Amino acid sequence: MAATLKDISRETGINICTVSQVLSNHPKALSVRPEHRKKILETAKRLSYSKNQMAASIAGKHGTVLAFVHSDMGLVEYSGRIQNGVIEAANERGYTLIVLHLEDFSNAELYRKLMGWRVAGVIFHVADLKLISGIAKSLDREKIPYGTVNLSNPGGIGVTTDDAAGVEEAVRLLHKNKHKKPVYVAFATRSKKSASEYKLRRQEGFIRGMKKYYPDCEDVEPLYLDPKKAFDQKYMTGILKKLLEMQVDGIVCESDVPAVALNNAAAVSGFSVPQTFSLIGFGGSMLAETSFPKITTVVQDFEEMGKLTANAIIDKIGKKSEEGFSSQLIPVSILVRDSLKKQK
Amino acid sequence: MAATLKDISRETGINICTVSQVLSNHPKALSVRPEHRKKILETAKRLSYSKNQMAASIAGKHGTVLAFVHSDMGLVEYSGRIQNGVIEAANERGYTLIVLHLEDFSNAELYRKLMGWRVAGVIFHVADLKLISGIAKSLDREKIPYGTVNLSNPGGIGVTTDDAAGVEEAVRLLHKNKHKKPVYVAFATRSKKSASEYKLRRQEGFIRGMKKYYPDCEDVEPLYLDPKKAFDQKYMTGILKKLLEMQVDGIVCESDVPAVALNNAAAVSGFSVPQTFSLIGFGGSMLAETSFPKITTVVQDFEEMGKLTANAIIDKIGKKSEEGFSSQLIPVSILVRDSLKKQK
DNA sequence: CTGAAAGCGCTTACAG
DNA sequence: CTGAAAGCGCTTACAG
Repeated sequence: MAATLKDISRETGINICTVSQVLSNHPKALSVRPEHRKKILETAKRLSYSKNQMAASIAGKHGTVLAFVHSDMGLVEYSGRIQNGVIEAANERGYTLIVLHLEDFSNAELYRKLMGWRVAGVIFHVADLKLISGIAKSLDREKIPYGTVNLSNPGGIGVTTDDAAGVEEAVRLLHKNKHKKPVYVAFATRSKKSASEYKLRRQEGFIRGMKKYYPDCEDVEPLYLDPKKAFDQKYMTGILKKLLEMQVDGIVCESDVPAVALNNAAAVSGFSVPQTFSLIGFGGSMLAETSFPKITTVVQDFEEMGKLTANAIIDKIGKKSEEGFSSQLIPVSILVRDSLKKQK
Repeated sequence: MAATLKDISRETGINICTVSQVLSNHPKALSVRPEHRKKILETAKRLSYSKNQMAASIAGKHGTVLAFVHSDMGLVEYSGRIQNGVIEAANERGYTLIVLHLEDFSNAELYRKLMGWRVAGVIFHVADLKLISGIAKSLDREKIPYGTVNLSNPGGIGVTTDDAAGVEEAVRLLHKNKHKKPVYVAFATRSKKSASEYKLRRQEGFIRGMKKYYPDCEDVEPLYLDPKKAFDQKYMTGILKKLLEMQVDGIVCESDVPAVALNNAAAVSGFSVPQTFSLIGFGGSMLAETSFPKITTVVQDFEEMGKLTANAIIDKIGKKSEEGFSSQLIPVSILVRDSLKKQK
């Protein structure tokens, strides 16, 4: 059985309160007799004492668990990297992370789970604020700080990358390298309304870039791909044909997945990237790195996103005030690789 | 503030023990007066009561937290999928998962963290048993069940996929489709000793397959790739040349990453897969799916691996006996795609 | 500088 | 069928 404060108190003959204070680095412990302090520390080590975090939370009335709630979406690679950042930050600051799948619970169950662990804060990684509006209201009521990662959260903590700037920069790159006709390729969604926020952000970036660098080009509408058919040869050959008829020579993609799909389609049809057209993806995924040719992509720092969100939430714990942090945009950078045709 | 048992007891006028029993579905609660039970349940709902798991753990002397300890390795995609399986199983059986990075802690710190939460069990996702031997000994001493996922654990819980059978089946497929000269491609490691277990398993499968289907072929040595240069064109062109000199017409790869690398190398050099040679990867990753041509790969059910491991550990919790579960091999299947040349 | 006491929210024998 | 009591391992005023 694991050693307890009581054990240490008995072994050392020092009162349990003093032991508790020393072992918790309580400010009061500063005035504990040095020989006592030493004895306590030694005994704790010898018995390999580890404080029961749950007892400490109950008695101390403040928890040290953070919850990471995520739902199935996007590439597992991205969610994994975000979570890694969150874990790192949590750990550095003495918190422990529990991980929950949004899909596994009803709203009420999730809330109960969260409260059951008396979580100090919650990091949500979901596609849409609507998915968490119910739970968010409850958390607000209980004054439990929460935030969204890779999704903005007006009035609260929401950390995203500056996707619009990334896509704008992609357009700039095409312009700088003398491309005549850029087009934006995105996955279709059922309706404009159901498009994820990041899709909107990125498309907006394209429009901004076009206004700036291609003011004469009136057609900035995205070309939409059926996400189900992105790796269907016949379908993609048709798409490619359309693109070439439009005399497109530079393609900016909403994410790396359509970029890879277009790259493959070009290979199938005997075209070559970047000779036929340049290709720029978004995300900095493995996919873009292992394609041939290697795909130029807008790199997002997912780990950093996770860290910033977790840290912002931890900063807020225990503070009454609302200010200090609102939403945050992390800069992105373009990793230029072979799929961009360079010209001067 | 969250409602407590005391609150419900006060509101209903029923003793706190009865309330506790009813709300915990204790067998004793079966004999509680129906109207009392109803009143308790209603009040709990009205106050949106959620039991404080930490208090319950302390008082009840059995924890409900499971730890998933993983270290950086392989594709994030794989770890993520394994973790998803673990979470699903944990959740189904009423456990909560905390996630820890092996790298973030010294052995002593990790142990203290685990004990601090009085974990009921631990799932390790690491490359080598050596990495956890110290901590494993401590867990054994405390009778805390643990297991490894995607790594065998002689004498304990260890769930892996049947990689050898998968590779053997790949060789069978090549044979069935009239390939003359198969070769096995793997990433080099510093030494044979430092090779991860799964590498050994897969290589063994290749040798088995060759003995069975190509008994006349004496050369079954793997061709080793420098993992750092797998996407370096010049290097890979050299590798390809070597392969073609050997008259290779079927390549089985240790994982999807070298498979994609070879696929790209072929494209660079103007060869075509599967005309020049067939290519079979391992892992069933996104990478294999989004390549052109789509790569045939041995599919592993990572979610299932995570689930089985977690369930085996949960089964063991609270039981003294050691039997019931040792190691387990999950079958794999081959997903035949375009990179395999078919002949009859 | 240190100790005795109360309390956090729960569960588990035990007595009626 | 139900209640009074003790206890889990800790922390936090409070009194000396």
